Amino acid sequence: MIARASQLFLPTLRDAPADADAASHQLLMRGGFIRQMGAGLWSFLPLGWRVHEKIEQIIREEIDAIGGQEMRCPTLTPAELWETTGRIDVPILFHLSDSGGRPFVLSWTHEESMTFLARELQSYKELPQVWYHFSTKDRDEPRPRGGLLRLREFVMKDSYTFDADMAGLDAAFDRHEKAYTRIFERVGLDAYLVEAESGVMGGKSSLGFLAPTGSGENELMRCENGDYFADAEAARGAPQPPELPSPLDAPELVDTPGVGTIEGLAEFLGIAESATSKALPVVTGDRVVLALVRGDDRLSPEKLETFFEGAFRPATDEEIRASFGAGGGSLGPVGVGIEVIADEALREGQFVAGANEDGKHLRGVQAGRDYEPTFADIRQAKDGDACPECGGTLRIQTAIEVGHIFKLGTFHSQAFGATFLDEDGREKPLVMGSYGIGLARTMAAIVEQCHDEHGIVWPRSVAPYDVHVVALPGAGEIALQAAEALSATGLDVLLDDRDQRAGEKFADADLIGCPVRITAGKRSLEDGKVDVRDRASGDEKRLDVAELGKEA
RNA sequence: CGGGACGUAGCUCAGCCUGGUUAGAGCGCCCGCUUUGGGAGCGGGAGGCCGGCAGUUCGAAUCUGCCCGUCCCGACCA
Repeated sequence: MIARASQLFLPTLRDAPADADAASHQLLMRGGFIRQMGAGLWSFLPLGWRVHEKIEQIIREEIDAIGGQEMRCPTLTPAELWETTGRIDVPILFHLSDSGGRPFVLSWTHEESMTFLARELQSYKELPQVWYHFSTKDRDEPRPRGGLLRLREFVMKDSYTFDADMAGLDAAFDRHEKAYTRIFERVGLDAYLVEAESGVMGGKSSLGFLAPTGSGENELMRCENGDYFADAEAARGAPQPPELPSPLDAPELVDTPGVGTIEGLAEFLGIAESATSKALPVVTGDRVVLALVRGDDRLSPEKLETFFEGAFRPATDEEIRASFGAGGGSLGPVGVGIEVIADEALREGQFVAGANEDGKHLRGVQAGRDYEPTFADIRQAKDGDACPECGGTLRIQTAIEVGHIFKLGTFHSQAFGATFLDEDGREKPLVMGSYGIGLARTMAAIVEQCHDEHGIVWPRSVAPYDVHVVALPGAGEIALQAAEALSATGLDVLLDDRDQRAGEKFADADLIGCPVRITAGKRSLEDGKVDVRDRASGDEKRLDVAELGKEA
């Protein structure tokens, strides 16, 4: 197939729009792949859609390979569907109504639709089932951003598995994990499987695939030795050892007038921040609890939520006064009548803590001797922490979450009464999993990872065209011959037959990023050949048109 | 939803502080000439509800208020 640039809608830009920040946003705009319609709403232009479809086809092949059955559910759904699971109240839902005033919802995911259909499964003999579709998701995101990084409307491949028991779910989950790994390999993406938070999806277990990039909303924690990967929010890193002063036999009260921060406290006492402890009073349910982390650490809200198995909020000033008899800057664990959750980093050693008396702190406070906490890992892992696997150094990197897989269990099937009769004749709820990949996001992640100062460097598997043939003045005929020879071998060819100068055509070719560029011009014409250049390496060689077929 | 910034030609921006006839530049676009292997040159031309509404004023792109939109940073997620 040959596409002529002179007739393509391919509006390349010399400058990136001023509000484009992420590399993928800039390059996809400049290369004429996408255009914006509104916040988080983007059109895919012909080249952009070709890439999107190539990604889609790779996903399709891999999900088919694990037994997936492609189907299609609507995006527009009756509101009752969401009342069944109670997810009608999810804030990112777009609500609308038809002309008769009946309430509808734009689907932001399809557990409800798929489970609704799964009510037709009746017997264990029909299990397992793997259903998937590519469908439009609409989400009233509080903050779309970064071009394709976070959209309000996007196409997702989402699959749903239905099994008779947990063992079946485990197997389905495992197959998806492997399929996803192959998908990201095939599209040329460097992505890592990490433990993730399941968020509003609920469910028992969830893993995310993080692709390290220059721009993104997630952070990948990885060991320099390559044996540990995690979402930074959930990462288990061992902190650097604290710098502690000599221990005391008993806590010692010190005046710390006007000191309200850890930084100020460490400076006032002439000690390291790691020798202090930070007390964070929170409220979960109806009880006030004191969370305690080392002074140089930050509390991980996600980990604390996991510990509580529920949400929490910071205590108000009134609640703090009532529970501690002191203000926010001088709180500590000694002698308080409430539960103390201390981070593991505080298990050994003595730390400075608030004295629960305004303007006073205690030196030499030791867990187990001066207070009895419940220990838990509630600190945020930091760059430079020690790897929990090998003790190596952990590094944090910006990343994009391109895929997410969940073990849902029976939450949705119970809500919908989606049950089956098992071998033992008993009615049981289907055991479900769900698995999603955002196509546009994957595309953005690829660009983030595959570009240089001149433009995009598409992996072969997803490039809009396999070869970009540049016809320079006087060489139109040989360029066309080259394009036809390549096309005959089954390659997709972009033929730049526009009436433009060489420099502009080369700049566009670099920007668009097809893997191979072929130039026909006066220079090559002298010996009846064309120049073949590799986009990634820049290597160039002169070949006869007749040789092109073989090279391909 | 909290914080910050921005909105003038297709794109990048100037003008606004200190209000004053016809609102500018570069790039892009159209026509002509010249040029032709890394975004050329010359000449001519088209293109603007200065985000919207209201107010102040003899007079508003410029000052004030409200609204809308977009981007960035935080609480959320493929």
